[in-house]
Amino acid sequence: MKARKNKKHGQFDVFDPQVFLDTAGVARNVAEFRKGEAIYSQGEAADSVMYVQKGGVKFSVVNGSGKEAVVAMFGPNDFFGEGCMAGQTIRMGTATAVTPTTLLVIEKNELLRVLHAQHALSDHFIAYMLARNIRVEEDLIDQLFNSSERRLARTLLLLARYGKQEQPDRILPKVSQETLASMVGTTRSRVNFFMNKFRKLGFIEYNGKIKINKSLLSVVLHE
Amino acid sequence: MKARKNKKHGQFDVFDPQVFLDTAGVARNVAEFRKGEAIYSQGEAADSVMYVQKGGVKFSVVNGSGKEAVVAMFGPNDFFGEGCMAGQTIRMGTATAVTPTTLLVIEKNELLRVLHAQHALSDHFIAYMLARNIRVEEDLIDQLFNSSERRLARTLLLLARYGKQEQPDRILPKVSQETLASMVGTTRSRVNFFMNKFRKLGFIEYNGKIKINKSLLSVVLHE
DNA sequence: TATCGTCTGTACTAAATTGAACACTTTGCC
DNA sequence: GGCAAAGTGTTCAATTTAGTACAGACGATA
Repeated sequence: MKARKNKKHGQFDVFDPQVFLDTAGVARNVAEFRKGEAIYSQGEAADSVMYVQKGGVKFSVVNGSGKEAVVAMFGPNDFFGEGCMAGQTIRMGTATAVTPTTLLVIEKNELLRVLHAQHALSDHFIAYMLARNIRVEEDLIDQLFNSSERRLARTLLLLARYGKQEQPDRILPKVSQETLASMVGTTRSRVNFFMNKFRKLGFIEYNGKIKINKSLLSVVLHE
Repeated sequence: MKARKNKKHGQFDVFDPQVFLDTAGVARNVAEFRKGEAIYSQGEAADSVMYVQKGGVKFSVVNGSGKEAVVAMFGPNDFFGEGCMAGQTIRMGTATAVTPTTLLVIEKNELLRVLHAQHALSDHFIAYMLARNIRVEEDLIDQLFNSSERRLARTLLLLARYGKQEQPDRILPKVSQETLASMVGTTRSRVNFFMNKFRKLGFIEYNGKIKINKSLLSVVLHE
């Protein structure tokens, strides 16, 4: 069995999917989704937790007025839908595959059981929850402090995580301005305005694919 | 030992402080703080997790421009400062006692060790992290969807948790408009404007102590 | 090729918000 | 009491944002 904690840093390991996959006794169903396909919908019964093996998922919420907000995006090695573990009986939002996606679907009760039996998995799950907490809190801080211009810049930088990872000029997955608006928490016309501004300033390029210059765009966050 | 999961709901127990306190072998330091006293400050080394026994704590972040945002408030049975468990080596914000407060200070490595030895504690910690995630995500959704007027109404309703709990008319802990502004993510002049509006409409009363009418104020959130 | 649906560029008005100023009130403290 | 600090009520111009509208570009498909 792998070490349960990282001796060097004295913290939980970064989650290693292999540890999870190799854990004996986890009844797991692999599910595949096409691009744009719904994984689950807001209001449905919630009794399973998802683990992303491949692909990308957006998690969005619709309010009473029909407005949509994208609250989070998930990629490989992320858990989502774990609210049911804390007693949520229905899904609080809708999860949609943004690219062809492979998920592990784990029954709530199954996960409860395995978390007790498998220390390594338990550690990894805790580590994941801690990391996610930090991330969501950062998103909240971003909203509290920053203008929509800055929030858009930050969203673009974070989205780069799902695109080609190599160069300083990163390519983003295909996202419409409408979707960007719902991630940033503003309107499409604002997004369009700033996208063109960023382009004029040379921070981004786009025709169909969005390409960002990481270091230039970062300037927006710190000025 | 207490059951590790709630048989009725099939979910983690709501955290029971006694289970935690009675857990053998947790080296714990009890620390007391006066109202207004700093518990830790943004940028300090982070190597312990706090558990609130009594009192109230605000967690705030200061950005480059010196603007402050209150990101979260904690009360009895809450953990905070757990970012260090996920590898954060410094505090990302400042924790301040808002009332006389008693904390359990738990060394990071100690908590790591005990989480492995004590299933019940591990469960409770996971349950807490799940619940907190939900809460922060709700705050984020609130920011994405709602106007500052609604966010103020929601903040007042949530603050009622820390005041006298009985009547439909709840009394809030003493909070300045300045602090409210940094919780809501707006300016004091806006807060003042809406506080007076709410008062004229009979949703709240205040001279020094703020008293809210829960059901009337809720209307703001749903109209 | 024609047509539909989606996405983008752009413009404009109304509304919300910021940021700063200033006088007044309350509170704690010497 | 009297002072200083903190908090509140109010105003106002400048800025940012929402919301809507419309025309053109693009892609998929019949």
